[in-house]
Parts: sequence; structure tokens; C-alpha cells
Amino acid sequence: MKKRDVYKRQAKVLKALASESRLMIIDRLGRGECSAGELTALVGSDQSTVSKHLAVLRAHDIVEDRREGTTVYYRLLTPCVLDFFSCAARVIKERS
Amino acid sequence: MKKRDVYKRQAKVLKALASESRLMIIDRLGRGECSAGELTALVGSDQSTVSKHLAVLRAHDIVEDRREGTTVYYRLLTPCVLDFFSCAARVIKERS
DNA sequence: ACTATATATGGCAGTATGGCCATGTTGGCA
DNA sequence: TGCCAACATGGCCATACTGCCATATATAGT
Repeated sequence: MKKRDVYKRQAKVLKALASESRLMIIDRLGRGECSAGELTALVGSDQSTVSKHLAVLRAHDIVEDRREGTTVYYRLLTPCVLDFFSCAARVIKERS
Repeated sequence: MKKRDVYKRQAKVLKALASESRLMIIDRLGRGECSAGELTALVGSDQSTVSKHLAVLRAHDIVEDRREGTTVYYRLLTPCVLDFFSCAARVIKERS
């Protein structure tokens, strides 16, 4: 693959994560599966807003969902996204 | 600091990186200092566009600049941002 | 002071993003 | 079938981003 395309794909992943709300969701899912409802309460935005954030994460194969009755449970599909937290923490620490 | 603020700061860092052009710049700077002109040629966008990307990276203390005559040289101020590349690569690999 | 080179900035247009409200869909249960 | 609960989706608005062009700034050389 061309190097340019690699940058493009990496930028897409970063964009999918670059949101305060989505980081909250990912951090929570890093501690285990969780329903959309709980995530909505956690983030504190409108239910539709959180659902859209979840759609973004799904579209990027960062999370996957599982329906059980009327409840939809989400979990991390690529747990290594959690590594970004330590990276970001290092950056924030290093520059301050 | 409140957890919420941590997410906000991390999201800002990720946003600063979440751009194909800025990833190209960072990757290049990871291999050593480089002038704004060279970076412009590398990215291939208008000179003003690249200059603005550099301003974003400066504003987030990801790069710093050094003037020598009329030429401005950039270098990574927080080299650990390079870790994001391996993180992103892992994510892309893990989900495919 | 004048000119050329290297970079930065202001302004604009098109597009994307994030939030909300309203509505649609799906599943469980009477 | 009817209804409620849990999510998802469409539409809309305000704001932010990205690219370009034009212009401003800074430094060197004449």
C-alpha cells in the first residue's frame, strides 16, 4: 500500500477517537461490555447523540454490538485502541 | 484534575494529529528536523495550507520552530507522538 | 531603500462535525 | 394486535475544519 494511503487510514482512526464523548465511551468499554443506555447516562448527552457516536465507532470497527432483547450491548472490538490513552497521557505530560 | 477534563485534553491532542497532512509532517519530523519549505513540498498542498498545519502543531506544543535566516526549521517537541503511529497500525491490523 | 526569498496570516467557500428534536424500528409482553 | 421500552436514524442548526488566493511579515543581499 502507498504510504499516503497509510496516513489516510491512520487519520481516519484518529478522527474516530478524537472526541471527548467517544473517548469516554471507549474508556468505559475498556473495563467491560456495557449497554447503550448506560453509555448514554455516562456521557450525559442526548440518547440520539450517543447513538451516533456509537455508530461512528461501529463504522470504524472499534466496537461491536450484541442485541439481547431490546437492549444493545457494546464491547471493544479492537482493544488496542486503549493504548492511545497512555500515548496521549505521555504527550500531555511530556509537553507540560 | 477531573476525569472529564482529561478526556477533553486527550481529545485535543488526537484532533491535532487526526489529519492526513499533519501525520505526514509528524512522520517526517520523526526522522529529524526539517524546513517548512521541504515539508510543503512533501505534503503537496499550498504553502499557506501547510503553514497553517504547522501552526496547529505548534499551538499544541507538538512541534517547535527555529529560524535561521529566512528559513524556519521545525522539529518534534514531544517525540512520543510517534507512538501513535504504532498504535494506529495495530488498530488497523487488528480489525482487518 | 529596493528586491527577492521564505514563511505567516486574513478571508473566503465548501464540507464535516456535534448537538438537539422528532420520528422510525425492533423486541417483549399483555 | 396494541403498547411500551431501548435504540437508531433523518433533519436541522451552529460551529469548526481544510483548502485556496491574496496579502503581510521577516531576513538577506545589492
